[in-house]
Amino acid sequence: MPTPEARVRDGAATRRRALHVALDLFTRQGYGATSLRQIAEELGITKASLYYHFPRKDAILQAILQERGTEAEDVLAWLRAQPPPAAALEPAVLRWVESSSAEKLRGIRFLQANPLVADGLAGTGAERIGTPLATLADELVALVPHPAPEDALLLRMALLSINAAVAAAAQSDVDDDVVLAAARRSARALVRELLADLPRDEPREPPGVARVSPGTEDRR
Amino acid sequence: MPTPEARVRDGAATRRRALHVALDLFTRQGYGATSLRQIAEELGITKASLYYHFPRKDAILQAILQERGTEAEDVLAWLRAQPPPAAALEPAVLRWVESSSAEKLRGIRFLQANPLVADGLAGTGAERIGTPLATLADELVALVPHPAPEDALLLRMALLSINAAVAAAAQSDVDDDVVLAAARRSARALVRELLADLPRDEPREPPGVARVSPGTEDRR
DNA sequence: GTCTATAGTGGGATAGAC
DNA sequence: GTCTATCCCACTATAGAC
Repeated sequence: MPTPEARVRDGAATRRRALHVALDLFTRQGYGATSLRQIAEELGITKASLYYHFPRKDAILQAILQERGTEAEDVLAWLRAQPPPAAALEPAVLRWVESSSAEKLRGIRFLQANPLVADGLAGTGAERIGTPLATLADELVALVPHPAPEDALLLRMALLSINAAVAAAAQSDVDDDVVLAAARRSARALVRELLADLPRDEPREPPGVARVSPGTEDRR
Repeated sequence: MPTPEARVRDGAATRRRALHVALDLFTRQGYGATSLRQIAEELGITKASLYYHFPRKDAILQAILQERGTEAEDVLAWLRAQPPPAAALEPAVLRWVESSSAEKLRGIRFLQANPLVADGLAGTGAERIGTPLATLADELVALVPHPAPEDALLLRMALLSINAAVAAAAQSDVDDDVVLAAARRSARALVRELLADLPRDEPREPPGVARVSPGTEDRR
């Protein structure tokens, strides 16, 4: 669409590059610790030029967040289309975990580096990640017979297996494939742990709990 | 020790209160986003007075970090005193997870809110948390027959179960007891998942090295 | 030990020329 | 679309009185 006499500098391209560079810096240094000057420098332009593309600093953040977050809704739709509820739990959780592409891992790493920035930004697409995931968690907990608060938490942990895997892999260069594989195994193991203690909830003593420190048993 | 004519204002107490308030604010808003003015205001003193107790802002951070981090060494010592290696894995991981008190949870929440601040601070006690844990992870991986990179990651995830539980419980007020219980169950489930796939890992093929991405084998 | 006052720096943001 | 120049503000940190 650019007219023949368009400048050598391509605005749209600069904008894209800016988003890429910014996400990178935000992930490595944190949002607050990254200045516009630094982003501009990396792009080879000036701070003021950056303002042509984004009216405010957090507009960059918004633009980054706005491009993701429909996966949870997809899994929700699938889940609601399933006839029998109980057996759907593990497939649903795995479906969510599987939906993590390499591109999504970048997003997860960013969110883990900026945990507070995420929920400080209401109405900007940030809750398009959090809220649907919470809804998904809620609907999945409903599939568990007698969900104790501890069970709900364990289920959330299963859903967040990718996040846990990314966190565990931080600062020890591991391939994304390995991270995803570990996340899958974790999700499966946690769902099964969740369902295992359900039928015969507490017969007498749990069959194989290593008693490490006496007196740290809780109620449940 | 204060002389009878000591001021009504108790310096040591102010310092303690400052550390408590600071940890709180750092956790809620992040280290960078918390100003000295804000901390001082909450204490009922001025910025300048705060400088009497701490020469620089990050001295507050150091003082906070310096009070923790021997648990991993304790578990290491216990581990090395165990005669038969293989069976010690699950007890060791649980021992580490069990060592989380309510006070430690505060620390974990802080670190999760400030993931980058932690590793940006070398020589200040920050690595007294990270390094021993890494060592513990390494020694534990050695107990696994044919540790693939994916297995090592899964083991780290087991050790970090408390962190994952805290993360999953964020912004949905859950009792610390419940968080700890979920962490324990997660740790157990992950260790068992780790050991389950081992005996009959892959009957032929390289003796048990999950070939996920060729060429990412590391040294050690 | 706490105060007031201020120096110095770096950040986000705007105006207007090219 | 990118530039130079500039404004304004909040923050860290210091000096010195009480």
